[in-house]
Amino acid sequence: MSENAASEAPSQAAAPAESISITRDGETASIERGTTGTTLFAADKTTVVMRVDGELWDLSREIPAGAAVEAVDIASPDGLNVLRHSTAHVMAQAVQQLYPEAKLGIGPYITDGFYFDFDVAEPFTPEDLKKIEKAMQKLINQTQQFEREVVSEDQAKAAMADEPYKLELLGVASAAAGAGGAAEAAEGANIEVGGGEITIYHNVDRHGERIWSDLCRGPHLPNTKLIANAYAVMRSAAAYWRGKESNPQLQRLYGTAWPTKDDLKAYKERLAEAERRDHRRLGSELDLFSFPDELGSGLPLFHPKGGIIKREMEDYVRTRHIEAGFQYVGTPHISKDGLFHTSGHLPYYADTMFPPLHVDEERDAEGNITKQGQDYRLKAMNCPMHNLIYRSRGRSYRELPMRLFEFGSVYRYEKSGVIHGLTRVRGFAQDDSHSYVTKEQAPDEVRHLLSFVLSLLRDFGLDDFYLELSTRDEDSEKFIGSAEQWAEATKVLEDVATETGLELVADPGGAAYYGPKISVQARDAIGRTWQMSTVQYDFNQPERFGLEYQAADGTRQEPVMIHAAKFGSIERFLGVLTEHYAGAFPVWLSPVQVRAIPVAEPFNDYLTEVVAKLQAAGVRAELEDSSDRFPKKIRTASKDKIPFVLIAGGDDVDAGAVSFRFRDGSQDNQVPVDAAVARILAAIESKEG
RNA sequence: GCCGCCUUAGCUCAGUCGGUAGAGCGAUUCACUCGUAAUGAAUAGGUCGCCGGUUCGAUUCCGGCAGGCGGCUCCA
Repeated sequence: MSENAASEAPSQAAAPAESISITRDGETASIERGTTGTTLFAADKTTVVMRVDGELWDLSREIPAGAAVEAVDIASPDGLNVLRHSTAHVMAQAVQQLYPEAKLGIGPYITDGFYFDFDVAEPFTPEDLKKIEKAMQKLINQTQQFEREVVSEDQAKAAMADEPYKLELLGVASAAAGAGGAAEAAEGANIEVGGGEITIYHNVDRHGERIWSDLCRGPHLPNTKLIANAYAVMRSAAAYWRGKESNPQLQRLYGTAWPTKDDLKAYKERLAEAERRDHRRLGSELDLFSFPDELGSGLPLFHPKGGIIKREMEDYVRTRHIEAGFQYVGTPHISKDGLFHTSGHLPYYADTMFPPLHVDEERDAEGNITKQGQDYRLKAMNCPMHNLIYRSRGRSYRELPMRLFEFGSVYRYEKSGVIHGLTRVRGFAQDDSHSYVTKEQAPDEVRHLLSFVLSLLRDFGLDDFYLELSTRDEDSEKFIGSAEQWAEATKVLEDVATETGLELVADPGGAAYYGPKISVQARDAIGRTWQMSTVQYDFNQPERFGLEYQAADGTRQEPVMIHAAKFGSIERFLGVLTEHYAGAFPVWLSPVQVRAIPVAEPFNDYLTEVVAKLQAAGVRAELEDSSDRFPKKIRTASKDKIPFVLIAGGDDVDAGAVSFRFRDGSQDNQVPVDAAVARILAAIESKEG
């Protein structure tokens, strides 16, 4: 046997063979002491690591007596993570080979890939990425082994003497361990150092020489051959060291790796599909909206077609709210800034509100102020104004729950680098409501709101959800109110969220300053998740505004307010729907629902009558009477993603009928006109397809 | 806000190693056009994002700004 075999099982001494008992895939088995995973799973070429008593181990490690062992396949979630983590190591090795001065940051796996951070003098160029990818292939072709070494802290520090960031992580890890390992001291640090023992992984070439090493928790693939050539270096970007804005920026390389070339191809196709669905692209292709420079960053303009979709959404949402007991209100876009002090927003969010407009100041000829001006702010949230409506007169317990709702236009001064199409803008309409309730009514109201938002989302074709519960961070000063108040509010939300039976994910520290939050995350047609609705329990603003109601016993009590945004923002939701439907909106939302195409010009008049009939029934129908030839018109309608194309030629006219062509290319010919109209109306009414 | 890249016709993009520009689609016009994804021809359309600098000359090189893209940070 070669020296490689020895390095795979370094502790295998020349002791007499002794049998030990283990559990393999749930069944008891007997193996020789000293057996490694490499031997045990030798038959299965796609096993990359093993799970030993629930932990992932390198195959080269010896299996201890009594252990429960399972093979981890490269295509399983854990297996993919290991593959990607190991590919990250190979990439880092390639980078240091090409740029010896590059210092290593962290290099974890992420969804669908991995990244590795480097401190380099010059940012990577696209050419560099290609070079790195090539260099990786050479390393992979060497079939390098990943060799695990357990080291002491001092050994680790010595080995990483030239890697300042690794040394910092070692320092952080030992500090955290010293402090009882309480909080996660450094984001991503645990993938390098982990809890307990410190390990270094060496990449060993076929001559048994260690050619590259990195501080790493592992585990890793047995060798680089498993990376095959189903990997890619995708892009580079800057990232703050350990995720802190005050830290230096490192250059991050993103990559991906898959078990097979076909998987890599499928992944790239998925990215291409996401690009085709990009609402920014579809928005201009379908003439829905635009973002002219002259307007300002993050301020969308809705064109007539986008306007139709937006209005349909708003009309429907407004109707549903009124049916669900909400009262539609209206509030202005700006306010004296004192209001946002009262609400408590300004101290927290001044940075993300537009700067004040100073108005009403008067000066005399010498420039002395003769009348003090006032500061106004564009509103970034609607709740303070709804509070003023509540407070406009005395309220009785009989009025509660009082539900105020509006499409409130809000403006947020988002940092320039975060603005993104319709999903992150500076001006948008929130479908925002505030329910004022007694404390006792709060659980029912949250229940009401949650089922309401879920049913609304389903009406728009989203039906795959999970919930997130955002709570306060006890160590942060940001959250106001007593621990008891937070606990009570959080419990209400948590109980109701649990009742829905939906998956509930914790988001500690993610709450607003005034109270905890449930958010609804929706998965779209290609599996991406979007944060949509939020329901927030607020015991702070009622107090700050001095809100009260007179209870049955005559006493004055403070209500609780519950904030609820259904889509978050109409603009954003329109963006999400555009991507979800890839621009092929359901008929009820489609800007053009029917396009009538004559087989040739003589049938224009016949179709004009059909179109008039549809329009009279409220259908958005149009006649395609341009001078294009028939097949071109079909093609154009198809590219415009029109749900119903109605075609008429001689056969149809003779039968008093029209022929349908649907978005999927299928047809239904010679349908009598009245039946066709009824069919279209039914499709619109159903809100499907 | 930070880092990198980008900005040429309505859209997608060529191009000029510094001598003021081109294609396809779209638009317009004319002709053609009777059955399910591209009929043909012609025409119009650009201070090459904006402001400065270097230069005899800048769309091209340099700087600043604006906008966009990919990330990071942030996201009431």
